[in-house]
Amino acid sequence: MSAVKRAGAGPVTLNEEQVHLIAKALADPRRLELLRQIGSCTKPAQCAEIKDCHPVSAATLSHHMKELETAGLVQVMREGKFVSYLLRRDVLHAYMEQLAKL
Amino acid sequence: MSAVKRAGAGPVTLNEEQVHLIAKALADPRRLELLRQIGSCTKPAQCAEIKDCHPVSAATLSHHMKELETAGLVQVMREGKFVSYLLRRDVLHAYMEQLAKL
DNA sequence: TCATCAATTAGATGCTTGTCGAAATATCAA
DNA sequence: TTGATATTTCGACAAGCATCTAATTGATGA
Repeated sequence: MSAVKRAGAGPVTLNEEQVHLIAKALADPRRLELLRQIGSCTKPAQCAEIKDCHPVSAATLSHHMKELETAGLVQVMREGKFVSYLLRRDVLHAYMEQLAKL
Repeated sequence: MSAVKRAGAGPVTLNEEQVHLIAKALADPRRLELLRQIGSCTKPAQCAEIKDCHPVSAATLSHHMKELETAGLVQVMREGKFVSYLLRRDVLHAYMEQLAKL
């Protein structure tokens, strides 16, 4: 599950731990690429589709997606045996606001 | 030295490597704290002064400051045996713009 | 010059993490 | 039910990193 409350439930506020999780998630180049790909779709990005674009094993991809989900940066949508992801721009913007406070 | 061109030389543009260095620099809680402290001063923050606020050895502090400098997030000012730091908000904002593109 | 103080570097240690293959789980279709 | 496919979990390994102490460099003042 995500460290941030669900989407569509008002303005997002991040505590220290969430800020840390997000910063860590963004610090890996592969995950940043994954976020870019997910963010480039208006539709949810399908897992298998994502997998085809990145030279990593399914296990590694699953690990990264879990990190992104835990950080709250993606919303996970499960349909049967398929999984899709949606970028949570509200969380991303909440993180940017934290940086802007510096 | 910094991975980003010097301050005051026009708008900052970040390449992939710089984005990665900044993200990594922000991913450590101690460094985020350091940035907060440095950013809270309008005057350059003195190294010894910073050191008094954080329970780490001088060696560890030096290591972190080097990471921040390499990422381009702080400008280093040396005067004799003393060192001071200044937050580079232009670089920070350039990073936020990268995130906003997602 | 010499002693002192600020900061950096070197080297070591333990923890975290990105990665994989293999095994497990879950869903769907025949 | 059986087999195939999608995703996750497990266990292991190597690389990276935060931290320390000790040694070093560099500047200042007596």
